[in-house]
Amino acid sequence: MKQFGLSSKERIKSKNEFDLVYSAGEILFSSSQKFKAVFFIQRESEPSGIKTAFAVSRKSGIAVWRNRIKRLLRESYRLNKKEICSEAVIKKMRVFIVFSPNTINQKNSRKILLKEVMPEVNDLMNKIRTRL
RNA sequence: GAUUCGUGUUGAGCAGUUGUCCCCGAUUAUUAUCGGGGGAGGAAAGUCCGAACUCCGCAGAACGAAGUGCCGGGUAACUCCCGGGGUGCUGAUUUAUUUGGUACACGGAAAGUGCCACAGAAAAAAUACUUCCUGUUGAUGGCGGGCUAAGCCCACCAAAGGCGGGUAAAGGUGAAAUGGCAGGGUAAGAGCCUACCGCUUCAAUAGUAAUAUUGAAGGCAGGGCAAACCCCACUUGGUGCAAGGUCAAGCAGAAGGUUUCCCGAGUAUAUUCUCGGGACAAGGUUGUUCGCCUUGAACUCCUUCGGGUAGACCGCUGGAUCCCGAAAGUAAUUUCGGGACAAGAUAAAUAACUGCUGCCCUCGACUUCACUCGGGGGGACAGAAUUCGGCUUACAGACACGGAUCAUUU
RNA sequence: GCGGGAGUAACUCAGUUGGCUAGAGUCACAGCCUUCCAAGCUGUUGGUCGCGGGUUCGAGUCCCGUCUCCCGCU
Repeated sequence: MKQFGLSSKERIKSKNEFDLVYSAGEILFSSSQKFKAVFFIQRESEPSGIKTAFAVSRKSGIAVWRNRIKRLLRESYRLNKKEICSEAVIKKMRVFIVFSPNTINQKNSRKILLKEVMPEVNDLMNKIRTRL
């Protein structure tokens, strides 16, 4: 497995898994309330690992803006996923995480940069690690 | 050279690191790794039109509904494009004229129905009303005469009003008023007559046509609204890739509905079996009806309720395709020749970051400006989802062409 | 992706076949009533009829374009 990669096997793609996360999962907010993460932990299961997805509501902006938010969220997770992945494998759990923007939308921040998104995502990942 | 408008083209480049979707190849052997190649737009947007393609329906006809609407051409087709005509607005110029720009849903109001508030005599029927002119009557008034004065009588003049006739010119209100203006004419007036302008009809000429020009005739027929109903001509069946098809996996079925009858033939026989015809019934018929089709019985048809799956593949990208050149045509466009292959995802890839160059803005330094150096900031609108042709809307900057205005030089 | 619907006062809605100054209730403000408050009564304020064009003498209404919001279809 690549150190900084994010292949299709590490992403949530089926409708069943999404239903599981949204019906049984918990919600966490970042410190500035701009982003949120919905996650669900399955203990003592094989194969272990983490699967993620990045969801943006249609109401928060136009297609170009929504695509950029998803790319920045994915980039932030991809570059920092190493520690949380290894911890999940050691504890033998399957973890599903969905990252989404919460209060942020196209009207209040038309331009957004990676250095604004990265600390927020790190904050969310650290909060999830304490729950493992 | 500057500003502004219109049309067209374009929509920063190079390098590095990390990542992702598709295809090809190799290794490995069912899980990956490595290498190579490709990976958003002029609007991909809005979904406003038109098609391809799909399934459903379909012998056909009538009715309905929707759309389009000057003429000709282009196109697979069009609420599109090109060319021409007409009307309105506007500019230039001139003796007359001629011409540029721009907008137009631009068939029909002497087939019918409806509406036209307020104001106004009247809003579509042309008549009534007022006024005007005139005949008659004449309250009353004036002047004159007669009888002695008051008063009465006679004649004449003026005249409110009444009754009858003529006329539709005038009525100033309105968005819109029954051809306009001038002259004649008349009791007053009137296309009643005449000239000019406008209108209608017919003919000739030019043009494929819309239409234009010229001539003759008619003395004028008639308001507006059809983006009100409508009439005329033309076009259109419905459905949209979440269409539709194949495979895999998976569960559980239940209730209800329906009419048969008659005639003929076949075989030894026929209420019973088979075939054909007719009647009747039920169902289907994707706008409605006629008609058409299926069935005459049920594990199989129809209706209602309930249960399961939501994975893979095809459709899927080579096409009314794009580029270059030549020819035809005023043009839209077409034909011929040569060349190219250019995303195909599905919780949805096409990216993120850094550096340099180039463009624009701003601040600072020698400092009056320019040049130069350094710091900071900006770089639009916007993201394929079956595919094409248009339309509409959004858009920083750059380039080319054309028009207008201003300044300078020759 | 495809197909439908809506937009009128701060809020909830009317507005007929195009016609006179676009109405009703709630809210707000002022006055009356009450010792005071509430309730009640009277009056007032508040509108780019989402936006831009067109047809018409005249448009909230008819037509075209556009913006925003809502709903349905596996």
